[in-house]
Amino acid sequence: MKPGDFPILRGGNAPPSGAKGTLGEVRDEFVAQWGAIGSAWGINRTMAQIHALLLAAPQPMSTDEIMDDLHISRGNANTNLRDLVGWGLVRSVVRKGERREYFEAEKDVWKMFGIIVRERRRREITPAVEALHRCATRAEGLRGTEAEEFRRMLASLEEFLQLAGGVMDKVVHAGQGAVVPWALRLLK
Amino acid sequence: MKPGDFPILRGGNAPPSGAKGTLGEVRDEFVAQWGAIGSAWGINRTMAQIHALLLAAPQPMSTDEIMDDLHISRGNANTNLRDLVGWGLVRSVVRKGERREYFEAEKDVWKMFGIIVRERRRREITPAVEALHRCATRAEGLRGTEAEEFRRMLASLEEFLQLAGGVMDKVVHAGQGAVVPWALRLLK
DNA sequence: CGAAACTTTCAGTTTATTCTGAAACATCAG
DNA sequence: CTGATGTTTCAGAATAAACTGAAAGTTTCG
Repeated sequence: MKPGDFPILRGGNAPPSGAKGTLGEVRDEFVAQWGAIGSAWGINRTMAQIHALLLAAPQPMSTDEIMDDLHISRGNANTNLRDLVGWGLVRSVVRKGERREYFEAEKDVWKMFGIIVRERRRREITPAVEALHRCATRAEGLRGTEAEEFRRMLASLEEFLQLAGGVMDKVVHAGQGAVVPWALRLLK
Repeated sequence: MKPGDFPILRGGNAPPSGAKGTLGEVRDEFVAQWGAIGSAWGINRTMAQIHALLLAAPQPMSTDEIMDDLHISRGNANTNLRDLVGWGLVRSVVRKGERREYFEAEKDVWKMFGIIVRERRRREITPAVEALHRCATRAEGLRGTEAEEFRRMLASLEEFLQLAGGVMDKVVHAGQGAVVPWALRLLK
């Protein structure tokens, strides 16, 4: 992002960052920041902004409210909402007597990061381990010092990723109660 | 990637994936796969391919060798090599009596992932914690149930990220010897 | 059925990222 | 200094990712 460009904010530019603000202003700030953070995490900015908006919203919001708040098109809002629902970070809720869909974010932080960790495991670790394993299989019969060294490298990459994947699984399945004490112990 | 395009491979297309291959072929396969994996990790493909090439290479390689192997331009090779050196994943070495620079990858897997974890911490966790903290500060004085709920959410996001960052630090600094036993204990 | 309310899709556009290739720059040997 | 060798930079081209807006699709209700 070039200097001079700013994330979209409802109602104009950000106030000086030390200042206090109204609840609405701080929410907007949060939405903008979370959008930027999302980019760094490899999540597209709009998706992260919608997520932030719903995290900060006191009640579920409709597609149109989200469109208005973020100044995005219907198609964009729809696609990203579907993706968020697909990930499990957002649920759709129906109010009785209304046809319109409303959306609310999963607000339990632990569950939320659990979902993100699971997704990352699925996208980053699993395919890597599989690819390495295929290479290792194909390298099995090769002779010579060089080949052995190469195989050793493949094996240690795979081993590391297996370990990392295992830890991620555990974090996802064990939940807050089990992992926090472990983490604190590690940090002590 | 459109159908019909394939990741660049020295000497032609990939053989059927179950087959064994010569050392050269398997190395090429590894380079192509690691490039794809890099994309999933948010690293650009060329950078990941160069890294893989150097990981798999028995000796340091020059810029020209890398260009030829991957069919990429000098500018591209140079930029990505600089970035890899900047991260610490690759070192440049000079052979005595030669002016040309050669490059070799850090081959200790533990160090390598340590570098990646540190970088991710720096890019993904630190700015997020800072942004959340700024929001929390600005929300400090706000009254009302809604505001309290919002503050609680900010606080729990921040707390979680602090914890994650701490674990990442520990993993980076403690090294293999200290972390593996902990990880295994967690998994048991 | 038919119109209203709402959602989904997608071709075309915009924006962001990555790559090329050639020129500028640096260093060394003679 | 001068030519040879090697490295860096960067404007413009190519590619990839995200977004728009309008049309098509779906559901509900009178």
